[in-house]
Amino acid sequence: MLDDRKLEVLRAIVEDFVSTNEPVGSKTLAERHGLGVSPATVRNDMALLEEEGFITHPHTSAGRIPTDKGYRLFVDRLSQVKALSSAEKRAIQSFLEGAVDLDDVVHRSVRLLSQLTQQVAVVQYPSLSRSEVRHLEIVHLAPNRLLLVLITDSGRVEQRVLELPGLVSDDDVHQLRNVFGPRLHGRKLLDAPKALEDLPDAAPPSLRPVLTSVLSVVLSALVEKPEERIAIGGTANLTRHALDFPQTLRPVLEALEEQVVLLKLIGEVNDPTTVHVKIGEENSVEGLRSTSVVAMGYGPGGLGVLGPTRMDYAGNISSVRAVARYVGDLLAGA
Amino acid sequence: MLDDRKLEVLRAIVEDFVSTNEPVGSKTLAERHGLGVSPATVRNDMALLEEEGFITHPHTSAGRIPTDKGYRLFVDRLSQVKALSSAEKRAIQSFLEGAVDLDDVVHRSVRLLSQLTQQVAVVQYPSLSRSEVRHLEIVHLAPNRLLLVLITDSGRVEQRVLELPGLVSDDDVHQLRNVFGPRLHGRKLLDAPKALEDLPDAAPPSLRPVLTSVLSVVLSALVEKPEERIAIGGTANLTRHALDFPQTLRPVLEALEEQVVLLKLIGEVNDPTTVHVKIGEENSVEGLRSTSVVAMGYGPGGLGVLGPTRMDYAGNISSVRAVARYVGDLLAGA
DNA sequence: TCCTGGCACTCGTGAAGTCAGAGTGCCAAG
DNA sequence: CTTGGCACTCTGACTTCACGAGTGCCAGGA
Repeated sequence: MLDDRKLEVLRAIVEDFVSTNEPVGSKTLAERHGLGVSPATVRNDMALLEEEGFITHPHTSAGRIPTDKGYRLFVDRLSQVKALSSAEKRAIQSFLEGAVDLDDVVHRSVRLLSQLTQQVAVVQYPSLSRSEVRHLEIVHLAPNRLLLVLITDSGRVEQRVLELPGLVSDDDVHQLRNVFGPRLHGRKLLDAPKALEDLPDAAPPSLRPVLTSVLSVVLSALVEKPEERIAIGGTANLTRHALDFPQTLRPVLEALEEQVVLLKLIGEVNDPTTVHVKIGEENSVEGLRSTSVVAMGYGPGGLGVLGPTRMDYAGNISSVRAVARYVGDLLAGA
Repeated sequence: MLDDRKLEVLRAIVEDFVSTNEPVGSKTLAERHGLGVSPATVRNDMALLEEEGFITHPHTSAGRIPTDKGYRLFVDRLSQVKALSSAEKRAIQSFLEGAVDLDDVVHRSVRLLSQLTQQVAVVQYPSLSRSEVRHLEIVHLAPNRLLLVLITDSGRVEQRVLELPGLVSDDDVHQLRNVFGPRLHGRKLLDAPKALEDLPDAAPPSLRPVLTSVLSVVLSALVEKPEERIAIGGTANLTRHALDFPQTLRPVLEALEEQVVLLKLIGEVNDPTTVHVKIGEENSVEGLRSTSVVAMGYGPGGLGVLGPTRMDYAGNISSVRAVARYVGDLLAGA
């Protein structure tokens, strides 16, 4: 049904349309790409591709443009991922290696991605729950107030202030450190509940009340509803593609302000082995129906770019992959 | 030179233009506002106002619009600040009071401001250097590695990891806490250098090497170049006023991505007693020449809104003032 | 001295009409 | 299955035109 030439025609349409932003007609297509067939033949193929829903034309006498379904096919079967030049690789590496701490890594990644792809870049901070505990410090702020400081292997530091119902002594705090520390060290926070479940029973009775308070905070705040953070950049690039958005940028900008939405886009892609692409309508978020997302996990978090469906998928996929890998390596090595 | 009626005409022009976004002509102006004079008279006044540079017309047969200079006069002398209704005040207060921690306060403020004003809102986190130290904790992560955790009275928690050239013992760390703690507690970080300058001399000789390392980190990272943070929101509102921007939103969005630029806009307004307004060309930042900024300090930081010069200054000023006051109170009381 | 009505003039806006070009679909022939 | 030919469609750019809002100026009146 879809023989090789038809696929080739689809690829040509996508590539031309992406680079020129103009509906592509049979004639220009036939001559620009060396298809070796006449425009009339291309027209027949186009008619079939349209019947199958891979392309449309905005109006009768205009060229064809890909549909979401067409882009999907292109991404899945037609685009060959561009390898980055070694110069590019080196540039990425050296740019990221200059980072001094986690915040810096994240910000540099955002900047890098948005510059490489000319799109909006989104980078999730390493998720707490998927990171390992390197250190849990309990600071005795006041007789009834503790500060928990959690440091993970990905360099993220998180703190919570904890108000206790009763008073605790320095000695209690010291003991708390001793019971929590060894059980959490080197563990993923996801596994913390299991590691801590027998704690109240094992601890000396005098310590139990305060211990259960601390335990519940650790579990609820750090494990069950950990605060996920996200950095975003390159929104100005949206104006670059303003023509690609049906009405205005408004709904897109609004969606980008919703952390939750972004997390959904980026955070659910945990898989650090392949790049995931969501195209237009595939996107569940209202307001991002005219955008595509290219995302990948880097280990304890995810990152990606967002832009109009008319984007350079091949290029963006390879950029996202490259950055994700470097970031993953960087954080794993730190 | 500018008698009362001419000022009244200017006010009318500004108000009409702000609300309708259409150049205002002599006739509609004369009848809509009860000026009690004929359109011809208004025309004469307009001619004079134009000669003085307060208004222009885009082309010969169009009405007048205010210039930056006109807005400036309007803001300085003509706009009477709207008092917020008590319902609005209550709404602001209850919205902000629901915040659970500093991050929440800042995010809620941004959201509140952008919704109240329909503009882009910017809120600076309480500046470290202008906050008081509530607690400085030194955590012994590893033999040659310390974690400094600083907690301020405005609820901000900042941490730095510190690699030492040599090894330190638990006991050393304990002593460090004792020398730093009392000297910093209740002090503003700005004053820290003075409070700490005699420290190396006063300390026991064995502690000096590590103490000077810690000291230099405290001074450089927390005092000299403290990491200022900023939250921003409501960028989608820019599209609401897209017509007001000469070409595209691009330069504005680009400027908004530069933390440094925003800090310059918001951070330099420390004065928590009055609202500062920068109009169009007054703005030093290239790319924000077509925008106005309404900002105010709230104590240890600043906040404000940014929008097209054609904005409701009176309304925005009162919103910014109200939010700044509530935030200031909230953080001072916390 | 200042206000007012009148009047000619300017100029942008929007409607309507025209036209060329790109592109299509279909058909019959190779 | 491919190809050239041909009639058809539709957009976008361009022009023209009339309208009307708005101005500037002037001369007369308070």
